Amino acid sequence: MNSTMNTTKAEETRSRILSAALELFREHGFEQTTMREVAREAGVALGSAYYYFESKETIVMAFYHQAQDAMIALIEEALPKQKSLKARLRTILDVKFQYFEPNRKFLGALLGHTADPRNPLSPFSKETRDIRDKDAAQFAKAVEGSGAKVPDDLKQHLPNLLWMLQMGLILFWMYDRSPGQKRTAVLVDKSLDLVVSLIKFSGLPLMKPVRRAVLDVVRAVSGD
Amino acid sequence: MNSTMNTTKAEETRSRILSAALELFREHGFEQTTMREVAREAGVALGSAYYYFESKETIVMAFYHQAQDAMIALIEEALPKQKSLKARLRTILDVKFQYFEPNRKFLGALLGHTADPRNPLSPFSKETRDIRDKDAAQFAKAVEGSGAKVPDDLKQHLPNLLWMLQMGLILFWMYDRSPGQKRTAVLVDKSLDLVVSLIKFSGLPLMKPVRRAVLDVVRAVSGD
DNA sequence: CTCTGTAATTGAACATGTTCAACAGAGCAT
DNA sequence: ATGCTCTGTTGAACATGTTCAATTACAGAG
Repeated sequence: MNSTMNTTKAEETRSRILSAALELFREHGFEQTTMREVAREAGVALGSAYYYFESKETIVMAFYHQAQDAMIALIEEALPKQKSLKARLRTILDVKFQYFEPNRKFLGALLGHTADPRNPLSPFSKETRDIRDKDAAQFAKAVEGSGAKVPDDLKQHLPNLLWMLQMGLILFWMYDRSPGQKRTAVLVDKSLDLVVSLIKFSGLPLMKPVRRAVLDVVRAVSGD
Repeated sequence: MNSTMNTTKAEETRSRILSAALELFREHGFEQTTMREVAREAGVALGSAYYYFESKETIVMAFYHQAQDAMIALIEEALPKQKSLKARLRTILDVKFQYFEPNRKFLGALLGHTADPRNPLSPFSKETRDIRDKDAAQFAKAVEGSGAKVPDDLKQHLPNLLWMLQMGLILFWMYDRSPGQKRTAVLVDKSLDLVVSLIKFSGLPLMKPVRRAVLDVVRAVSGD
């Protein structure tokens, strides 16, 4: 055990497989990349890849965890610089889009299964619950630190609603073929305007019945 | 060519393969069913299944077309009996849930790929555009025939918005594990209340800025 | 140093969606 | 009848995610 070597041989092998896989995923996409290629590129036998990663999807999962840690750090650094709710929310989204940009091609593999909560890669699966919760917490923080006045009953659900909006926007971005994903940029801007507008109006007394109807739906979705 | 036989031999073979596949899909689900089983059950060789259907997914597509024709007929029959917007919308949803009920198990295959518009089975793919448009038309009809007063600018987008809501509800129903899908029933009810409520309030002069913000988002999504 | 058990590693084997070259049969022209 | 073409049919072969029994490497016990 060399004291300068803080990674065991096994960890080094695992990391080599992960790197090879992510590089191939980025280059050729998830579906196009075969586990045999990954193994070959990593300089190991096919079986070794499966010794370290339960499945091809598990590798994507490892990337996702890695990515979230990195993005949370970036967000925590950038968030305090912004004061308004809109700017703070945009900060979070900007970090994500920027981080995901080089991975667009293979991130589709993750997002393609979005709708099936049984698929481990789905943002709604139990396997991704941890990621989901940490993500929503970022939005809670973004709202906290802004001057926005949010009605109490709404406040409880707002982070999850914003997380949902984020998923929609990322999905849109993913398949946005316009140059530089210009359409996504427009949509993000309009969406944030809408969010701010809705929050502002949600406090109006006249809006009571609508607020109630919205919250009824939210509660029905999240299970009473 | 016997005149009493309005199906050629080929059509009969194709139909036998489709029936066998759908039965197996219903019984064991989409993923669990192998093309070899389908071929065996239909009494043909593996290759024949691929002669008639480009892929396993194509078979699901055939089912979807069949299903839509049947459901449109059911809706056209039931719709005139209802007057209020809520009741008319619920009629459409009820028909769908009832029709899909025996197919819950394998419909997941369709819905699991919902989010990927490149997947032919996605409700957002170009392959399903026809189905999507016909579906939205049903919602347009449901709104038309009700007494609901819809602002002009909103009216244009309402069918698509309702179609979207429907997709969300079907998705929820799909993975709703509560007995008798009770949670979905509650969600449908609350959602329809919300829709009616939103339409009512959308006409208020005070709501002008919100309406504008919503429509901006809708336009950004559908591409200006 | 030798032995022994655990961790790593290997590649053959398997399951299954898909492809394809070959073959069969039916209708039709010569 | 013979040959030709088009449709339909076949099953072997292929690609690839995954499994697994066998093998090797190695760290620690004696």
